[in-house]
Amino acid sequence: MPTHYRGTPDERRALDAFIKLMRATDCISADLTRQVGEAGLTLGQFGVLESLLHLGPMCLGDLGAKLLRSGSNLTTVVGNLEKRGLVVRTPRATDRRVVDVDLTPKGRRLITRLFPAHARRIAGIFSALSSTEQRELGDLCRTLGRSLSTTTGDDTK
Amino acid sequence: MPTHYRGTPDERRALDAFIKLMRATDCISADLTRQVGEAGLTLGQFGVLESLLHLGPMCLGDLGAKLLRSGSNLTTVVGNLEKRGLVVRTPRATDRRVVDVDLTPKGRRLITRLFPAHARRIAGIFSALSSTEQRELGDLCRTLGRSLSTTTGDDTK
DNA sequence: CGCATATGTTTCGATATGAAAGTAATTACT
DNA sequence: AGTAATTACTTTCATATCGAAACATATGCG
Repeated sequence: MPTHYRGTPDERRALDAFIKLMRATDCISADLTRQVGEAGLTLGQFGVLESLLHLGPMCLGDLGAKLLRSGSNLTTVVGNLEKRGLVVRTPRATDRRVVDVDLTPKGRRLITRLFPAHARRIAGIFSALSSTEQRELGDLCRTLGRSLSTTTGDDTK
Repeated sequence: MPTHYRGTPDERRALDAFIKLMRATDCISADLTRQVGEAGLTLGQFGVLESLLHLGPMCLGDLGAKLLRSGSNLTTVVGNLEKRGLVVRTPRATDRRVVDVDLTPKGRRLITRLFPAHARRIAGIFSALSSTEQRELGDLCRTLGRSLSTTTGDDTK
């Protein structure tokens, strides 16, 4: 029973959808957190490594925009990855305010090894939906997200 | 451009839906975090107060099951709410391991005042979708979540 | 050049989160 | 009854997360 709130029908419907959305996301996050946790990574760390693998070296600001995380957060996460020798920070020569982050060979090996299982896992989770339903879900979420994306720096095609 | 990964079509489709789902959720969470933040609450704190308002006093374990949060988390969140005089802990007489949590009058006033705006906000966000689409989204998310819910203690009617 | 402003990162403080270990109370088993 | 197993919560520890403020570097403009 998603909600006990007596509001307008619009509110009740939206709250119902909202709660289901959040629950699904929580469940999926928990599942993936568990999976990447087996490799000693958090989801945030995994996200950084994956971005670097698929998009190439990036400064902290760009990573934050890509992952929708604050700069201070990225400092922490990248710091922890750096401590473990999975990424390196390199001050940019042409603008010394900027710090570029790149995978080390060790980091590249790790994320290259882990990502396929991650993709399979997500495919497995979403196999509860037909391919049409998956696309519908994506479309609905895109519409929802777009109605909110403010300063996201949404360079989506 | 959601993903640059070259996997099977199944994987690519699932990853695409996954990223959109996560982005939408992140955007909504950020928006609601901002809103409840104006009242000096985090989303987690708000969730606890809301559960207590709509479902009545509850022990920490039940709160955790309801909110899908770990016990250690609830200890922290309830502790912070208690410090601010919004909830009270009461060891249960019949089983002294259990600690019941309830709203104080102050906490009840606060959440009663805040919740309507919260509901309106969510309705506003979801108004980007038609009522049919909202129900579709809810259904798709429910299906997704159910395929994962493991130990959730899903007592949904 | 020199200062004001803009930009990128880090630091700091607070809260959140989960795992694992610890404590206390209850229940189960012999 | 007495010990073992279980249950409920708390504590500890590491990481994550954000926002605000501090810092450093760049850039613009007089």
